[in-house]
Amino acid sequence: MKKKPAAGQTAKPVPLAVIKRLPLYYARLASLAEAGILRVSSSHLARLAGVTPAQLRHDLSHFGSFGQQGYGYRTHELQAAIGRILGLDRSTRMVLVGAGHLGRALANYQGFRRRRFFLQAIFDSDPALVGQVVADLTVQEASQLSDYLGHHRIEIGIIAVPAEEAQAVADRLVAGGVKGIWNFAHLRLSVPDDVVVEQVNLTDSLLTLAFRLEERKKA
Amino acid sequence: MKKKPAAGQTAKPVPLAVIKRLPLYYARLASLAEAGILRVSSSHLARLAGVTPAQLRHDLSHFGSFGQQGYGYRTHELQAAIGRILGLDRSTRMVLVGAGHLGRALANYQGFRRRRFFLQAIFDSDPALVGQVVADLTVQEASQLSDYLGHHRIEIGIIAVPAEEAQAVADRLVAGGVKGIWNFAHLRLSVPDDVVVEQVNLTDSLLTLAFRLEERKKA
DNA sequence: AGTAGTTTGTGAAAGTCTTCACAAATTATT
DNA sequence: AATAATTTGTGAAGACTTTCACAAACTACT
Repeated sequence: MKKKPAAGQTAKPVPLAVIKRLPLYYARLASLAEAGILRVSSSHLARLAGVTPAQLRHDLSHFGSFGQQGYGYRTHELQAAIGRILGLDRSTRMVLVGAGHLGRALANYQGFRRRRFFLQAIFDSDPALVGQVVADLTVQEASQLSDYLGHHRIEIGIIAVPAEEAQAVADRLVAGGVKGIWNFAHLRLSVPDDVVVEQVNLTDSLLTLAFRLEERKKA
Repeated sequence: MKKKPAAGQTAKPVPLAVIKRLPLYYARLASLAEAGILRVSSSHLARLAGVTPAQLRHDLSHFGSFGQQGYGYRTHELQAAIGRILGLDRSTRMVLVGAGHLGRALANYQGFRRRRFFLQAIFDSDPALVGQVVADLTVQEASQLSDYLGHHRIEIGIIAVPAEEAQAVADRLVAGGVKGIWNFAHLRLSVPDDVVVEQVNLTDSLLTLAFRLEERKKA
């Protein structure tokens, strides 16, 4: 039994499929805004994002009304609204565990900072990596993770360690009060209900591509 | 009204959602096989993969019958079968375009080789990177990509360049006969119908995590 | 050899997501 | 000021995905 929330606040369960498309819309709106385009219709934006106009409008309807009949959406306004929905109007602090090739690539990616995601510290258990400077941060000994989390409030922990170590790292992140985990290790983490895990799996993605390639070849 | 294809060959359209789960099953079966476990039931494997037993059985039913009533599946047999479905029984050759942080991380990832995906060459347009050795390969000047593809048969091209250059790279890959593109650039590529694009977007993934974090906080 | 206990494969039911289609609201034009 | 042309937001229809439930087929035990 769902009801409209009282004022402004969204409280109904938004389908995950919808959420996954919001960043896409956000990115396209940013490009449009940058190009000085002030208004955009659902069909225009939908074409850029590769979805149908109806889907775009339906997706947005989960969060309220942002457009005007006969006119469309004000580019900047809609971008800001989606930004607020995604929580991009606040800063988010992150730590990275694992300074291997992938971890270093993530640390050096500049796109996060632009969206107000700030990497605060990097940890690794490999003595050869501890002490190295990666993206302006000195890699710290992994055993200091819990201590660090005790003194700093961190919202997101990034796990870029081998699968065998991942669960132990996740446990320490959770114990340290981290509520979101971005997991690049190839296993399903078990965490308490109030912790959100976003799983990224590059191998699965590549295997999916391989299958579609095979399928296409036969057809 | 659907019909079984004549012999062995699968010709019905398998839902993308099913395909995305196959690598997950494959990985779990590999672990089981490594642990010396010879038989596994749908409920056992489903628990490991985080899906329901019914879904697992339904997914497999798209490709044929692999188990035995009252017994379950032979671990190794099912793993091999899924491997064949995914095309892992053949080698796949890849080239990487973009030797930045992400590109180098991908090149150094050892998991691909184990699945018979072989990186054959790396290209970049940055003179500072050309000539460097990454994962036993010398980074080549990007302008040589077309020439290289003319002399080597490559199935998959990996795009790890900035968004502005991605479409041009994709065009050259397609012209060179590449049929699958693994795209890490933040835009939707336009390619001919017979080319498959697998899109990976780390920023979108992080923003999705951010939203779920916000949502959880309010609930 | 017979019986009890498992477990698959599958059609049908339930649930979720996407597309359709149109009233209502607004802009643009005459 | 009135009319034509847009375009949103949304309930309902349609498509797709997941779960249920059970007959059929096999294993394992007596």
